[in-house]
Amino acid sequence: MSQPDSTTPSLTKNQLLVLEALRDAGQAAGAYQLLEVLRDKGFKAPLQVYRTLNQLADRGLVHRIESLNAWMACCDDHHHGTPIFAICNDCGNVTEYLDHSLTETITALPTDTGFQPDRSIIEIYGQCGACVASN
Amino acid sequence: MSQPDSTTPSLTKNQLLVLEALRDAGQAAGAYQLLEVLRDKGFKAPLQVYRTLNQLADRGLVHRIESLNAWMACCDDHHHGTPIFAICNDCGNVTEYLDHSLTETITALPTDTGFQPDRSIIEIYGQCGACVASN
DNA sequence: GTTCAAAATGTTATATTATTACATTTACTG
DNA sequence: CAGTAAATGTAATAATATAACATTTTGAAC
Repeated sequence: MSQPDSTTPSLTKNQLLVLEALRDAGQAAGAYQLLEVLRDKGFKAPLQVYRTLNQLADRGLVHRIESLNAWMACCDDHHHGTPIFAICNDCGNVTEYLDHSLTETITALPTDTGFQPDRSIIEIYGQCGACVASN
Repeated sequence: MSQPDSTTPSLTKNQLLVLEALRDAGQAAGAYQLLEVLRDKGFKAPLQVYRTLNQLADRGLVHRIESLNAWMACCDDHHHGTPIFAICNDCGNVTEYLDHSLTETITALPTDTGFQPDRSIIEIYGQCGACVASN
């Protein structure tokens, strides 16, 4: 089987399984949560999930949400730039945003001291539109 | 003993101990790391540290750094606004910034969907000035 | 296609971080 | 000083993540 394109080698079996499980979840999911789902597919240990999630994250296909200890499938197929997450306090729904210029502004902040930024984490908590409406 | 001012009740013994330990650390520190230091002062269990850190964080005297699972004493005595952390990949040094207008811009991002933000997490990784210089 | 190296995988054990549950004490309010 | 809320003590355990090591698969070079 050939590669999808010249820059992106195809995904391995485990990578496909984890990515599919995460997409099926439709939301942020924890590693152990994914492990439970993937036991049917032969997964047996946490490390199998963690390893694969890290591989997928390196490719930009999934993101780790630091404040939730959870992972989410990328909103499109692999973008560049820092994802920004809006997380609902009530229903837990997570929405991914991209805003290149905003990210630049943020990473510029510490450069006065010679700091050279390479990645950043932006997570916003609040109440999502649906939960605001239903309260 | 009376209160320091009308809005801020004085800190309890445990709160003072934890805050002092964290300030002495001079950097971000994990809860178990603080527990080790505080054993001399009579602390015996993780929960004593976690509880106290959360109390201090509620008052804005310490901040939790989500991506490090660590805590840091606030850069001044209790400010309003979202702290922004610059974290060095090499030496682990963490610097706190405040930028009210930037925070406003960030939290405005998801409001198009009716999302009502209440707090946000901004953590920037990179190489600090000192580590850039010494490499 | 054989060889080699890198990447991915399997598996066990263990480390690290955080919370539940419940009893007790201290501090504040009326 | 009685009542209540907050803080504390302590033990047990839950939840998250990684180390270590053996094996297999993959892809590139010859």
